[in-house]
Amino acid sequence: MTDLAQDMNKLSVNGNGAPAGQNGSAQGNGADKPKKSQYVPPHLRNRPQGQSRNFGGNDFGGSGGRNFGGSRGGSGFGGSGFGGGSGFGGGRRGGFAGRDNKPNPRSGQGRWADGKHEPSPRNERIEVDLFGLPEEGVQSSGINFDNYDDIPVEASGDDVPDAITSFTAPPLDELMVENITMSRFTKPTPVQKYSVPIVANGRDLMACAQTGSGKTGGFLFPVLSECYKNGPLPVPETAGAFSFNKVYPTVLIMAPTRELVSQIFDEAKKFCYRSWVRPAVAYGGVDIGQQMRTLQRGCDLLVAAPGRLTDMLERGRVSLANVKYLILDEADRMLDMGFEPQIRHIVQECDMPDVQDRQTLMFSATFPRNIQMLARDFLKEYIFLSVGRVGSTSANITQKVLLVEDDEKRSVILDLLSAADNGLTIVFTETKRMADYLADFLYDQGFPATAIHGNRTQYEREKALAAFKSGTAPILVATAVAARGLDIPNVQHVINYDLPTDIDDYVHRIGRTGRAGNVGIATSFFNRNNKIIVKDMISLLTEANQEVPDFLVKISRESSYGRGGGRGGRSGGFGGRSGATRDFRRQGGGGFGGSGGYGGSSYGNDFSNSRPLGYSSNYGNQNQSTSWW
DNA sequence: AAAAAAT
Repeated sequence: MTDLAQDMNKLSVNGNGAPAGQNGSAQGNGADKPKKSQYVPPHLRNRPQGQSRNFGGNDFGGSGGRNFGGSRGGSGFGGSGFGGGSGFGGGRRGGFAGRDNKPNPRSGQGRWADGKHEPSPRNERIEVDLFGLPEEGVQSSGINFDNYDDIPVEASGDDVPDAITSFTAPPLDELMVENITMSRFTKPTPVQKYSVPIVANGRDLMACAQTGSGKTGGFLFPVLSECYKNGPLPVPETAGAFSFNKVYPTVLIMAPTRELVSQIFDEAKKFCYRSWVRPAVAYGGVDIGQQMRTLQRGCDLLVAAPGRLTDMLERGRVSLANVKYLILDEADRMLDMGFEPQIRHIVQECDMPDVQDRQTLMFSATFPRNIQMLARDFLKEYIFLSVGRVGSTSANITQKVLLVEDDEKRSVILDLLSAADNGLTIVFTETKRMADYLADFLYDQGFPATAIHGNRTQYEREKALAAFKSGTAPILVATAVAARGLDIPNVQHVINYDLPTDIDDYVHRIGRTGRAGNVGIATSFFNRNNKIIVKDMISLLTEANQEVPDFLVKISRESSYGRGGGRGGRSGGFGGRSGATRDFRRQGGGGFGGSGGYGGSSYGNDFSNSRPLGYSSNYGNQNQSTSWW
């Protein structure tokens, strides 16, 4: 509230004080709302003529001679927030593409004009920025493709389209294939093999897949590809004359953490290269005014954290009326974090097109009941895709578990760090306080460590991550904020200084290493305080062909949580350990999987194989997370 | 119990 007021205040003050010459565009607009007519977009204020990006005062005036509201529906949209009625090409965003009415090679931004896609020419400097130097030849994604052929995939639903086996046009758009090639992705991962034809056929998708399975490409490739073929929607007529500071993304991607959002945005930038699609990002912790101004320079694909997006929707700066593709990444995590009301609000109560009038893709590591409900409400006749786990079963992570009492942890970690060669190491703690403490402690002991957790400012978080990635601080002490989704190549060692209480978190954490075909080590400090996951640890280590230390077995026998048979009932699934990842729709009334291991009871609904069901006592082995707190 | 996310 106050922030909004401040922002408005700032705008009007600056607007009044702006030099008249930069103001022309808005004048013609101001008949009924004089205050707004004096508004000058902040990025045009005090900008000397001819300064960077050839966006001097004249450009905007040129495009703005016409009214903003009227001509949008027609030819005007032109891949931008404003029409091309003035012959300005891409309008405001296209403004960067130059005044000669052609995509400017310097911007790397193409446009959509006269119903056709006009990719910009290539630009070597931008390509180095986006894709790295060709000779580096490094997989930016950290995916080892050869490992992927072994990963089981299961697709179900009506009329599942045939999987693709290579990146070709068609079904992909040619520009997309070029961008994929430049990113040095050579062949599709299992998720991508299915997601490409699924999206191309206009279908919805529910995918159970982890980060590291190539799922970011799994939605970016086909969705952007379709955008390149079909172009933008015209801004709705109902938009109103003063919505010129509103953006109308075609693609909306939501993810749970700021870092993940930012990471997806970085990927999106690569694959939007040369196209009409302008990627944009929205997340908290940074100045919202600045972020909204950036949005206005182009926002066809918006990657957003739910909180900041809600904020912008409330301020009327983002409209979802043109969303053709909605993507929810790490949906289970978002729900765990309590985002469900916000997500439902965004999807169901704002101006987003109805389920039938958009395509929706949901990605989730697990498929518990709340996600099933979300899928039921957000998706239409979807294809269900279950992709086996990459990290845990992958032989390239060596998992070690040490018996370390709490007061020995500091000394043991010093030993570990001294012994290891100096690859990147992530150390996980359970609390933010411990993360800070440990980072300081290690630093004092001569180990260049930094910390990342939710109490640090966004700036500090980004700096810490950058210092870690660059090797300036090769030890990163992290809380759960970094456990999932973050894609950091070349992490050699993950240390669970504190083990998590949830085995899924463990799997995610160790999945930070062993990527890109490298071997990784995961070392975990275990003591009796971690009894809670001892059984899951044992089955996971066994399944991954890792050594199971005797003390684990011993301690597991000590504990009796009434969890008799372990988790055997989970047998059938892909990545089954971590909760259901099966298409529950295929099963008859009694649910599925239940026959195998849950003691033969029947369940009265279709959601029996999901996790947070609130089972009472006798199903405790399935739902440990609710029983003892 | 902790963490994350809008402020």
